[in-house]
Amino acid sequence: MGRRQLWDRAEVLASAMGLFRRRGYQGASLRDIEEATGLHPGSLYRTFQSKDGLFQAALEAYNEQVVQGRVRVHLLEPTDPLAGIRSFFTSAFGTGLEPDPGCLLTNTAVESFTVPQAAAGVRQGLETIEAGFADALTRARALGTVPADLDVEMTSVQLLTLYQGLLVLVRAGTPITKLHTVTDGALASIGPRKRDSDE
Amino acid sequence: MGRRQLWDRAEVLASAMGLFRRRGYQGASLRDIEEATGLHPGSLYRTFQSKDGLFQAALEAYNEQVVQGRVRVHLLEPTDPLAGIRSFFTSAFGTGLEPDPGCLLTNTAVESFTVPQAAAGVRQGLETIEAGFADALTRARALGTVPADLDVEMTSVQLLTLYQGLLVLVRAGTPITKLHTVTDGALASIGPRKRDSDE
DNA sequence: CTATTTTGTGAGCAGTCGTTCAACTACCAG
DNA sequence: CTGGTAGTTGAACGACTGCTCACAAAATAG
Repeated sequence: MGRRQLWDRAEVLASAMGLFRRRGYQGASLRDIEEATGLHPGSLYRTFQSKDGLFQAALEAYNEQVVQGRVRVHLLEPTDPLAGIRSFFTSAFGTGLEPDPGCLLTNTAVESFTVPQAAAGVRQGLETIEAGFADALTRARALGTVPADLDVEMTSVQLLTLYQGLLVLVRAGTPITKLHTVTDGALASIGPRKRDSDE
Repeated sequence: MGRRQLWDRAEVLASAMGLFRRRGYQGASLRDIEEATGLHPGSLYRTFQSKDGLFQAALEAYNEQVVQGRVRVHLLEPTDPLAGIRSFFTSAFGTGLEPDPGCLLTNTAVESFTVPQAAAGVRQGLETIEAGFADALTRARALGTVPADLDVEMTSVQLLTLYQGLLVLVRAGTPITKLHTVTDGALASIGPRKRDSDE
C-alpha cells in the first residue's frame, strides 16, 4: 500500500559515494548530492535521516562493494598471490579520472575529525584490506613464492600502510611512473630473497 | 608612520596551521580562525587577501618550519642515519593530542580537490621529505649500515609512501603499537640483509 | 598641535548550508 | 469509486559562510 519508491537505493548510494570520494564529506553540499543522485531533500531525509546518515550508508556500501570486491578479485581469488597483490596496487591508480578520486577510506580517515561517526566504517574497511593481504601472503608462502620465514602479519600491515600512502600520493597528483616504482619496490621487498643464490 | 602591527605573523600562522591540521581547509571557518589566531577579519584580509591566502601562507610556513625542521633534525643531521629514519617515523605519531592532527601535507593532498591552489606546496613538501630520505640512505650506504647495492632513489620513494600511509593510519586512530610495527618493518626491509650470514 | 598614514574592530552583507514540512502524487485495500 | 498510506516535490527556515567596509585607534611628519 502506498506509492512505490521511484529510485534504486544502490544507484543512489553509488552516485553519493562517487561525490564523497571526489569532494569529501564536507565538500559535498546537499545541493551537490541532490544533483548527483537526483534525489530531492525530502526523499533523502525520509530515507537516510541526515547527510551523516547518507554518508554512513555510502561508506558501508563502499566497504561491501568496492573494498570487498577488490580484495576478493585481487587478493583472495588469484592463483598467483603476488601478481594479485601487484594488480591490487596498480588498479588503485591510473583510473583516468582527473583529479583521481582516491579511496573513500583514505579520504575519510584524513577528514575524520569532522566525521567522527565514520571512524568505525573506516577501520573496518582497512581491516578487510589487511586481512586480504594476509590471505594472499599466506598462500604465497605455501606456494614458495615468498620466503618461508616471512612474517605474514607484519608484512600485511606494511602493505596496508604502503597502499594508503599510495592513495595519498595519487591525490597529490604524483606521476603514474612513480606510483609504479612504489609497487615494484613493495613486491621486490617481499618477493624471493635476492643476494642468496642469484645466478 | 602609521600604526604598528599588534600581532606576530609567525604566531598567527602557527595557530592557523594547527587549526587547518585538525579540521582541514574546509572545516576551519573564518570564525574558528578568528578565535584561534585572535585576528579579526579586517586585519586578516588586509594581510592575506582571503582564506585561501592565509591557508597558502600557513602551508608555506609548515613546509619551512615543521617539514624542513624535522627533515634536518632526523634525516640530515644524525650521525646514525638509520636511527634518524626511525625517529623521523616515530615522531610522527604519539603526539598525545586527541585526535592526532596528522600532517598538513597528507591532509591537504587528500583534500586537494577543494584546494587546488595548494597542490604545489604539497608537492614541494613531499619532495623535501623524499630528498631527506635519500640523503640519509646515501650516508647509511657509505657507512655500510645498508647493503652497498641498495637503490637509494627507489627506497626513498618507498619510505615517503610508507610515511604518508602511516599518517593516514594515525588519523584513522590506529593503536600506536601497530604504527611501531610498521616502523620496525620499514627499517628491517632496508637494513642489513638477514639470511646472508646471520650468527 | 594638526594632518596623514597604517592598523584594528566588528556589525553587517549576500549567499549557501543542512534541514523541515505542507501540499501533491501514486499506489493498495475495501 | 473512496479512504488510507507511502513517496515525491520544492519552497522556505534559521544558522552559518567568506568577506567588506565605515569607523576608531595609534603611530609618524611637519
